[in-house]
Parts: sequence; structure tokens; C-alpha cells
Amino acid sequence: MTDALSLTFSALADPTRRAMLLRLSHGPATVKELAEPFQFSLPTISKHLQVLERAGLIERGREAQYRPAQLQTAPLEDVAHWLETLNWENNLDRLEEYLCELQQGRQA
Amino acid sequence: MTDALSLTFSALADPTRRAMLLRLSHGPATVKELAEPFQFSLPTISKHLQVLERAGLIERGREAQYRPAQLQTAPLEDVAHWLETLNWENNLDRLEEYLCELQQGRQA
DNA sequence: CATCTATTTAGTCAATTAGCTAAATAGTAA
DNA sequence: TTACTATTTAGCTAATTGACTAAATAGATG
Repeated sequence: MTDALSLTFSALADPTRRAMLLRLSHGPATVKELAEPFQFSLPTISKHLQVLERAGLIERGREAQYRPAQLQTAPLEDVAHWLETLNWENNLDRLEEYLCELQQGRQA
Repeated sequence: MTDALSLTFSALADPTRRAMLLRLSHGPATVKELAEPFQFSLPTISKHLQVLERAGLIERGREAQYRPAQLQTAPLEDVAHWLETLNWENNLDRLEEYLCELQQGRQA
């Protein structure tokens, strides 16, 4: 999918990538550092990082041979916002239902 | 992926499925009703519902020929919780950093 | 320059996904 | 029973994904 939310959700739909983000929530890290807890090859880790980058969940710097990744929270906020919207609509409906019941109570 | 969070995130990583959930946040709906806004075939819609069901995002009833779907919010709360955890760790680190700076300031 | 470390690219492969049509099943109603 | 509506299953296809190894690139250092 090309839309931003879908990119974000699908980037988050992998436990390795989520673990990486958790690691990055403690501060920037290099590819090798991020790879350490896992048994995957470095190219595999590199690809995971590309997925996270494409979703805007990380940004990458350039320091010597290192390309340190840093967590970016904007897409996470978009996700939180979408969740709130779902709930907000839910609550609006509940309110509407409640008002309807009130009105019917008055008419009965 | 077999873990619950991954199932949830990957179920949410599709705009059609997200639109369905939004629709369901207004109340239960049948497959046909859910299919209406889209140009996809019914089998396709049915498969999307199976994905949502497998992720626990909907539950389905049985009323005559209809199999109405109903939004389930538990997995959404798990997602919200995971997002909070990320941020919570983030904030903890910031606090720690801040305390470090304070201490160094005292030593300087 | 030669080499070492960090990272990415290229190319392969198996599994999964999202769509389709055609056919099967479940339940209602004539 | 037959026919109609709602939904799912089966089987197909093309695209995507996540893993790998081998090789290429970027930069630092002997």
C-alpha cells in the first residue's frame, strides 16, 4: 500500500522491527548494534531498517562508516490518532444512542 | 507472524480493512453492507473479514443467513499500550539524561 | 596502497497476500 | 422441492515479503 498509515502499520507488523524501535527509544544505534540481539544476517537487518525508514519511523545519519538510526515519533502519533478516531466515533455513537433513549423515554 | 501484536498490526496495514473497522465503530454490519462502499468482490471482502477476525478485531454472530461483524477493541488497546510503552521508555531515558546533566552540573 | 570495519546491493528462493471467478454451503421463502 | 439471498471455499495468479549468500561500496587506518 502506498498510503502513510498502511506503511506504518505494516512496518510495525514485525516483532524484529518493533524490538528495534524499542531499542531505538533508548537512543540512536548503528546497524551492527541493532543487529546484535538477533540471529539474522546483516543484510536482513539492513532491509528491516529500510522498511522502518520508508515508513518514516527512523531517520538515519552519517558518521564515518556508520549510519546511525534514530527513532522518529511522528508516524506513531498518526497511529495513536487513528486509534483515537475509531474510539471517538464509537463514543459519538454511544452518545447519540443515549440521547435517543432519553428522547424516547420522554415520549413514552 | 504468529504473535498477537503482529497479527493486529498487519490486519490494520490495509486501508480497506481500516475503513471496515471505522464502519463497524458505528455498529455491527453484515458482509454485504461492509462490501458496499468498495468495488471488491464479496469473496475478497470475506477474506478481509477473516483477517480481522483472526486478529481479534471483530467477532461474528449468526442471524439467519447473515454473519454480522462487530468491532472488538481489545487488540486496539494492546496497540495503544505498545505505543505508550515506546514513549514511556523514551521519557524514562529523557529523565535519566536530565538527571545526569543535573548531577554533572553540580560536579562542574 | 592495502586492509579492515560497516553497511548496502544483487540475486535467489519459499511463503504470504490480495485480488479474481466459479462453485459450494447455509438459511429463507415460495 | 425449488429458487433466492448471503456468505464461504477452492483454485488460480501476480506482487510482496523476509530470509539467505556473495559481492560491492564507504570510510578509516596501518
